Amino acid sequence: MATIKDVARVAGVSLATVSKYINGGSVREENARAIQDAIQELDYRVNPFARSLKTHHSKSIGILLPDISAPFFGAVVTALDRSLREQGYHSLISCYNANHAMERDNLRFLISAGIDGLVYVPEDLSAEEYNELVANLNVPLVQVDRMIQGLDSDAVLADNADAVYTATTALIEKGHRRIAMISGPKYVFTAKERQVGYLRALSDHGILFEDALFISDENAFATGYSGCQTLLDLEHPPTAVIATNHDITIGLFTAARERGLRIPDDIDVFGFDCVDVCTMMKPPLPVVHQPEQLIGRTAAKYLVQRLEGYTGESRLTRLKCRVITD
Amino acid sequence: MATIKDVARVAGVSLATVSKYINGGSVREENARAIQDAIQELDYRVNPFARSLKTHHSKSIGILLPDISAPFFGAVVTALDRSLREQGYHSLISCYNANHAMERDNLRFLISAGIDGLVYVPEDLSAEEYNELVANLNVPLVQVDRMIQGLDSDAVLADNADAVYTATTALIEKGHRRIAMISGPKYVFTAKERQVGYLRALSDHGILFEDALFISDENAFATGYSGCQTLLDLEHPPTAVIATNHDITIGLFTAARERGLRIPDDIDVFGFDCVDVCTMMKPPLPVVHQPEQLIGRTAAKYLVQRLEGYTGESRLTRLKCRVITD
DNA sequence: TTGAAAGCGGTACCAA
DNA sequence: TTGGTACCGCTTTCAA
Repeated sequence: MATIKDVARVAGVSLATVSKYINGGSVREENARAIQDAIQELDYRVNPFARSLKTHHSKSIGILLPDISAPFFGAVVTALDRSLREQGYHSLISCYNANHAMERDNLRFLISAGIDGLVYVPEDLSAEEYNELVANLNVPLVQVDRMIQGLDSDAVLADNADAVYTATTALIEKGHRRIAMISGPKYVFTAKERQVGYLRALSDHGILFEDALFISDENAFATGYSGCQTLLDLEHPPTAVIATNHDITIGLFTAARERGLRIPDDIDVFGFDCVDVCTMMKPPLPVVHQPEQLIGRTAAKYLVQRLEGYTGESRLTRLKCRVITD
Repeated sequence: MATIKDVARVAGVSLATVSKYINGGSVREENARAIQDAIQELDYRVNPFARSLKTHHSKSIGILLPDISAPFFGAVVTALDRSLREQGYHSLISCYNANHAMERDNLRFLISAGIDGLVYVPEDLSAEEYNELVANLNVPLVQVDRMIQGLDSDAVLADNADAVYTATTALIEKGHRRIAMISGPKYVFTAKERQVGYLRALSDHGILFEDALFISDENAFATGYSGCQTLLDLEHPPTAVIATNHDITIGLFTAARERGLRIPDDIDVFGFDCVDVCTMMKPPLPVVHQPEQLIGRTAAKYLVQRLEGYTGESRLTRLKCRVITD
C-alpha cells in the first residue's frame, strides 16, 4: 500500500502539503494537480487507523440492537444509517439476537472497536452494568425504542402506550368487549408499555381485564400462531385480538385463516408493524405503524449533535405512532 | 484515556513488558499482577487504532449484503458472525437495500474502513468495477448466495437450480400440470438459477413452459400478493405455484386465502425460506429450506483460512437445500 | 502556501 | 524475562 509519503515523493511536495490537500486545505493549483495525479497513479488510500490514531475519532457509530431481521428494526436502522452517512458518519451494526450474553459481549466489542458514538436498543442490561462497561469513555449514547431504567441519555421512543390505547379503544368502539392481546416478553420495555395502554383502555371503558386474554411470549411468528389457537380454544374466545409485533401479527393471521375464520368478520385483528401486509388486504386491516424513519432520523440527529459538542440535558423524545383504523 | 505508558508507569515496569502481557507473552508472575492491577485502576483499554496501525490488521470482516431484514440473510449473517467471532474476528455489517448506488458506496466504505476480509452478496457490480474498487488491496473475498460473473474468489452458494427442480418435480408427481412460479428480479443471480431449475423440470416432464405462469418482480410481499391475484385471474389459472423467496411466499399465501382458496386443496403452493411458517401450518406446506447456518459457517471458514495465509485455488461450494415435501 | 518535525498509542526487534 | 527504541501512517503546529 502506498502511503502519504509516497504520494508526497511522487508529487514532489512535502508530506504536510499532501495531508492538507486530502483534508480540503488550500493548496496551489499546480500542486493540487500533481498530488491528485500521484494519488491516482499510486492508488493511494488514507490509512484509517493512522488517521484515527491521530484525530481521536473514527467517524463510526455503533448500532447495537436485538435483531435486525425484524422489519421495524430494519427500517429504523436503514433511516439511521442514511442520516448518519449524510453527516459523514458510518455505522457499525451489531445484533445480539435477543441473547443476553451476546448483548454484553457485543457492547464490549463495539466499545473496543473505537466507535465515536452509540445507538442502543437495550434489553437486559442494567444502568450499572452499562456504566461499568463504558465508563470514562465519553462515548455519547442514544437509546432507541427502549430504555434502561436509570440510565441517563438521549432517548427516542415510540408512544407505545398511547398507540395501543388508541387501537384498543377503536376496537371497543366497534363494539368489542372481549379483546385479547398477544404480546412480546414481559420483561421487554415496549411490551410492558403496550400492555399498559391495553389495560388502561379496557379500564377506561369499564371492561374487566381477563387474564386468559393476555398472552405474552417471544416476539415471533410462533407466538402469534399458537397464541391465536389458544385464544380460539377458550370457552369464551375473544372477538378481537391485538398483536404487538410484526411476526406475531403474521402468525395470528395464519392461524385464524387456517381455522377458516374470516378477518375481520369472524375475528377482528389489530396488527402491528406490518403496514404493507395489513393495508394490502381486502378489506384492509387496522394496524399500528411506528414512525421508523423518524425514529432513526431523530436518533441520528441527537447523536451527531452530541458528537459535535452539544452538552445540554438528556432529551427524551416520544414519537407518535400512526394508528391506521380505516 | 489511559495509555499503555500510564500502565507501565503505575505498574513500575517497562512499556514493552506491558505490551507483552497484554498480548499473552510470558511475564513474571509478580509483574503480571502489578500490570493487571494498574490496568484495573486506570481502566485502561488498548487503542484499536494504534494497534491496527502497527499490526496492519483490524480483525474486522466486512459483510456487504442487499438486505438483512430478509430472514434468509438474517440467518446467514447470524451464523457468519458467530463463526467469525469464535475465531477472533468481528463483523461490520453493511446493507445496500438492493440499491445499486449504495452497493458501490458501501463497498467503498467497507474498504476504507480497514476491514481484513470481505463477505459479499453481490447484485449489480461487475467484476471490473469490483477489481477497480478493491484493487491492490489484498482483501480476501468470499461471495455468498450469488456470484459476480468473472470474479474469481471463494464462493458459497445454494444449489438453487437443483432445489427448485426437485420442488417442481414433486408438484408434477402430485399430478400438477399447470405450475406457476413467482420469482425475484430477473437480473438477480439466484432468481435466474431458480428459473433454470423450474424450466428444466417442466421440460424433463414434457410440460410446455407458459409465459403467463412465470412472474418476476421484486423480492417482496407485494410481488407474491399481486402475483397470485394475476395468476388466479388467468383464464386457465395454475393449480400450483412455486414461490422463490420468503416474502413472496407470505404474499402468495395471503392473497390465496383472501380469495377463500384453501391451500393445498384449491391451490397447491411450494414455499421458500419460511420453514417456520410452512411447517407450522395444517397441513404443513412443502417448502425449500436453504442451509443458512451452513452457508454462513462455510463462508467464515473460507475467509479465515485465507486470512491465515491459505492461497490455494478459489473454491466454489454448492450447498444442498432441504426440500421439504412431507 | 509550504515543509520540518513532533507525536498519536501501540508492537516487536534486539540487546541486556 | 525485561526494557530501549524504531516505526506504523497520518495530522497539525509553527516557522519560513
